[in-house]
Amino acid sequence: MSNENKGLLAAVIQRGDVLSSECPSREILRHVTSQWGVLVLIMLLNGTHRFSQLRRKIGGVSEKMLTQTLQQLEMDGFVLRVSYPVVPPHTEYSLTPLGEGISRQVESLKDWIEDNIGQIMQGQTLSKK
Amino acid sequence: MSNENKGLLAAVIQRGDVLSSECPSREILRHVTSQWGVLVLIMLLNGTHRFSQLRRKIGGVSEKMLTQTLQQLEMDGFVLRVSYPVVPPHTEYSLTPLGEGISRQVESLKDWIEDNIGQIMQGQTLSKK
DNA sequence: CATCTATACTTTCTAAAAGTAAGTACATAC
DNA sequence: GTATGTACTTACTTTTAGAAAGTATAGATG
Repeated sequence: MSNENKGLLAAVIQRGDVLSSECPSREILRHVTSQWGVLVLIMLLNGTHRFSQLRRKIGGVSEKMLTQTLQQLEMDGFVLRVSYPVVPPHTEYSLTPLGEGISRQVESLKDWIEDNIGQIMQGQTLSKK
Repeated sequence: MSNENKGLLAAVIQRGDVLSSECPSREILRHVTSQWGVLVLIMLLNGTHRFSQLRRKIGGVSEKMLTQTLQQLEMDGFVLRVSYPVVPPHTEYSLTPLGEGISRQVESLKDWIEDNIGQIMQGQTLSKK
């Protein structure tokens, strides 16, 4: 789809349907539920962060993946990036109003898992083959 | 970690922390937010489904990925699999009580996206390089 | 004065995961 | 007897993720 048509489509679509592989909502869902996307959104609910702060707080994320995830979320309009042209570089990331909305949904999923992790682990099949 | 220790750990853990890469809740989060895991959980909220029903309703999923996703969710204790030994094969998938709980969280994230997809698309950066 | 650290990335290379297509073992319908 | 439907598995290819090193520059440390 061309970008012009994408813009027109945005104004016309009333509601998404993630079960349809062509619906743009499917792609958004994939971005926000991506391994690192979820954690970035949750972290940014605690306020503005610099790149290296996010990297330190999100255990196990590589610089490449953090960059890629932030760029994706910025393009989707969920994250705001403000860069100060100084040396050493200084860049700040925060949530847009839309980003705050979606992050609250992600947070409540996260909270449910953290609250129930004990019960979940007791029900897990303890085998890997 | 051995499976014995995993069992012991499950009884002891009070609350998870997804920001820690060693916490088991991180793995659970990855499973339920996986590309097809999200959609399977949402579909099963509408009731028991057979394998091929899920495959037809979830646009774009391959048989291999659906199998893999269902096995994962079954091992995590979110999905119940009942297989009837007939020809042609007949297998039914449904949510466990725990699976219903997590699926409701996932559903509310999905609903938020579907409700706001118009606004999201208007805010998206229309460029890919 | 040379080395080290810190910043926010990008690039290259390898490993893991996902996607595609075909195979399996029947039974029923045409 | 050919095609279709069921619930998978297996082999192969492509895409994505991860690990490690490179970049440019300033300030601190020895």
